[in-house]
Amino acid sequence: MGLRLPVIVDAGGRRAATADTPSKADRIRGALLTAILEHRLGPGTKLGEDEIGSLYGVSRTIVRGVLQSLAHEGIVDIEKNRGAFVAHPSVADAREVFEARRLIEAAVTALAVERRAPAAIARLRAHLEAERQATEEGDRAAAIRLSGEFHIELARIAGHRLYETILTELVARSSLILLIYHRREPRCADDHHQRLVDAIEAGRASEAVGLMSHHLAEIFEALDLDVRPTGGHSLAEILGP
Amino acid sequence: MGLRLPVIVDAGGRRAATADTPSKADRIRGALLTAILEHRLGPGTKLGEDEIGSLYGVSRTIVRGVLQSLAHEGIVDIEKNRGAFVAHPSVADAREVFEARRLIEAAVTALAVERRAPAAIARLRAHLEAERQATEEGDRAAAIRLSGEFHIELARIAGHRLYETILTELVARSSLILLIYHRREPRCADDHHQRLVDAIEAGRASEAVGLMSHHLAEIFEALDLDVRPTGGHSLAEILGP
DNA sequence: TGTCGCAGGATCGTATACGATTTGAGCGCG
DNA sequence: CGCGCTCAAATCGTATACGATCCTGCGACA
Repeated sequence: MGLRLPVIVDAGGRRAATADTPSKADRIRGALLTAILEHRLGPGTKLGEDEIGSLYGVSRTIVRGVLQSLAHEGIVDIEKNRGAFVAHPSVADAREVFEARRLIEAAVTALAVERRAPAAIARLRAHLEAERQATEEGDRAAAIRLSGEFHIELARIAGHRLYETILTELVARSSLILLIYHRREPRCADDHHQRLVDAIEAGRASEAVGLMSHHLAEIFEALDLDVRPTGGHSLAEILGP
Repeated sequence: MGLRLPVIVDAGGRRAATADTPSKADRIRGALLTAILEHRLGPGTKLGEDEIGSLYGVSRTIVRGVLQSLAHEGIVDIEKNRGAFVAHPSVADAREVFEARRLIEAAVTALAVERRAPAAIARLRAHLEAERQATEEGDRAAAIRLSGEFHIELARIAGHRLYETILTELVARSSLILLIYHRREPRCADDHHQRLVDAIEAGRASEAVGLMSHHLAEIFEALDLDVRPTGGHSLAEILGP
């Protein structure tokens, strides 16, 4: 069972402190990340070191580093002496992630209103357009990914590096959660983003914060958090610890 | 210039998912972490892979993993082809960390009030006693470390794994910040903790949240965030990017 | 005398090698 | 026929090796 990973990848390295050449590790990391977030690799999928290494023409050393990094973000689970697997967030994880997002993104939204600038608004509107297009084309995975990037862009506008870092992780986990526990499309999600940008642009802080909170709540409510057979992976995880 | 690291260390592995034997990496990780947080290793100190490796009798492979992990938490900075250094949080970092803590710990406090139980309160009071003792003995580093652990214990009581994880990182960074930007002791910090526990035990939620917020604000206010010569390390960092 | 260039050493990045652990299949026995 | 045991293949954990990069100190030249 080959992993079917993309060879052409987008650069996923957001931590380019010195703006160096995007290292090989960053490329592989980005490839794995998007592959997972676009659901080409389902939860529980084994991520063998040798397999990935030979796929990208690097040694296990590099792959191990990438997997450890992804594990730290909660996208991958590493079991000692067994290997790495695509994470399968539990229902409790889902609750916690969305609770944290509501808390942090409310603060981010308020900051974004304060620091809004025409250029920032323009970037948001461009994002909106990309999202609309993905939705129109029925590309669900891309829509989820773009929607996530919208939230990160907001954090960037807020000018809060720490929130941005935390949210980057939470959004990635959210994407995984959305793809696993998907029940129905949250209605008018793009409309939410739209109205949010409008409120931010107009400087209506409390309205914007309320919209964000409501937006996240609605996404969470649209999840199906009941019993999950989620066919075919780690039994121990299903039976609980 | 030897690193002067402790050989006897406390187990720092909080992520014992399978409760396995605390691996060698965890031991080294814990040793480095406490050494940094107790200021035996100052900001900017070079953490050579070979040096640490030979100190603990492991190969660079292990050390690299540990350093990468610490880097992900913002305790260590890794510069490509140059090595790892104890992080030197900027003033902006300090602001962001404490802003995030105020936000998250307010939520944690509210949760802790909800889920309080006699056993939990007892653990908090035991912590209080340990803190008082460290303060009495004038062991500043230990006092800071214990004070941080108090906050993490609170997150544990709140029963929110994600908040606990995030706070563990933020508290570690806070400790480093406190040790760097220390100006004066925040007055009655232990008294703050004391009153906080009282409010939690009595179930006075809004008072507890207010105390926590005030507590963190006061710690932050006690920092000296002016110009920093911080003698003797990376000039590039001082001159900014 | 001060600055520039150039080895030499130290340190990091990556690949590879080898022992340890897990897993799954085959086989014998109840 | 099912259950447990043994052993081999696969995979991971760790150490080591080698090439690449960076820092340092010394000497030549303006």
